[in-house]
Amino acid sequence: MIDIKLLRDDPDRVRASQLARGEDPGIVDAILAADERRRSSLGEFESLRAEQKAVSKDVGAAMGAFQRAKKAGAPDAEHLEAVAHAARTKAAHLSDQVKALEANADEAGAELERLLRKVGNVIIEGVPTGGEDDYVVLETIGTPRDFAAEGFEPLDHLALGERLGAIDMERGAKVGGARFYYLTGVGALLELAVLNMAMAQATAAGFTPMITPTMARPEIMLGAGFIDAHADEVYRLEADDLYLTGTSEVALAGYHADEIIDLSAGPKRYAGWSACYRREAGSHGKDTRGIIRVHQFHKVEMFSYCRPAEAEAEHERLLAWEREMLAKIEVPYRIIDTAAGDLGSPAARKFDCEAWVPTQGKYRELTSTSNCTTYQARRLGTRERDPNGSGTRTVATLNGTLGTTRWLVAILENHQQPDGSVVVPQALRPFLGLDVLEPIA
RNA sequence: GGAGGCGUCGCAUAGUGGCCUAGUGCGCCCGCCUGCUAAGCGGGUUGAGGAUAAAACCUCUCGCGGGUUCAAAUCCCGCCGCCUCCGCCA
Repeated sequence: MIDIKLLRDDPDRVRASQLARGEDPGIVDAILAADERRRSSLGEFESLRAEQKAVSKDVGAAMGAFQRAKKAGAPDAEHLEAVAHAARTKAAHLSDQVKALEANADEAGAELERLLRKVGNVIIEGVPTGGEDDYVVLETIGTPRDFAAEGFEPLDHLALGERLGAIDMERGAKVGGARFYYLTGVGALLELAVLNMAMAQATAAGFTPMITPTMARPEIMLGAGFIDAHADEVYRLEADDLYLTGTSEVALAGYHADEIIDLSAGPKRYAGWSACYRREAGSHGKDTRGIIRVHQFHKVEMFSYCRPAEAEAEHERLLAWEREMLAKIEVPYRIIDTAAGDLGSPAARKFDCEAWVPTQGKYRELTSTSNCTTYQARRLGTRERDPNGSGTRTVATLNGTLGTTRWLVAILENHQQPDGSVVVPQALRPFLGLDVLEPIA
């Protein structure tokens, strides 16, 4: 959720952000009007409520005086009872009015909230305008191998995986249906090696390693921003009113929900290891071969809580850690700055690292790092003591990928040899215990 | 799945319908006093929202959400969380 104060103080900035995202800028005025209504109805309710409280207190005092007089057999007991009764009648009358005004104010508040939720995070200056195809390539690292010059046709990751005894899609489908798979033998070991390397790097960089819940309650899911926009993407467990999370970002964002955290020593950084579940509802027919797009995979995710002023610098740091990981698997990749219309609603800016996939002749996403500024934390109630004064203020949250099952695709394809073997990148060898993966059939 | 217990300010506790504006102790912060420290004394110390130039001020907040009542920490209903025991279980 965006900051209503920003919207009041600088509505043009929010309008511009909406336009860049290809969304309705008119909602800004609707929100300002709803805000006005909420504040005036709240004022009406609160002042009458104050009066009601005062009168009600008089009732208490009058009742007390009457009871004492009655006990003592005082002659004015009857009179006191009448006084108490009159006060009670007045309070009862006020009570009805207060209830109506409160309902009014609640409704105005709910309407404001409903409108506010529809607005995506205000984008950071410099984010490209437009949709999915309007990204800007910031940098291209490494050069794709020339397989023609090497004299052989590269196999795709599934063909390689099957020869290596690393991937079994058929049995995956037998058990879980389409987009399920088994990682077997060196495949299973390779995934563990990638994820362990990611955890080791993160831990060395000062992240707290975490293994997180993969189910979350609706309010956490909503707070992290995964219900409004991604509702179709998410598995929901009807019987228990829980969601299967598509990333440990959900659990790491929820970790400090409704807390006041201490950032005086710098950002709090967590590296979450988890299974991830995605319905892939909107992608029928896309990437149906192999493990590029699957319903379940594993991921190591960086998550950072920092001060808002530091968020952009922290975003650069997360990107640098992603680059460090990508360098370790020695594949060509590029970095793109995602266009505004392709950002999730919590993100104010997003950088993806895309690895070269030789058999597709394309770069495919391996990592994604988003700066959510205060958008996620505001919904989740994660604040810090305001260092410049009294009270609290909302913190910024950021996330970024360090390794996933999909990385196997890039590793297998880019490091394959004419005989169907795959050379293991140097940095990965200590985690895998093998220098070369050899075909078994 | 069944039975029971519990949830109050950072922590510990008091409070079972109206002098509760939630008391007390500890911790923490500010000040006083004091060779230093400790003790002592005085004050402050949940969070959210509204109002304001800023305040004073007002509303809400006793796990969460409803309800009863003129009035709810207190009574009723639902939910969440934690604990104990029984049952079941890869």
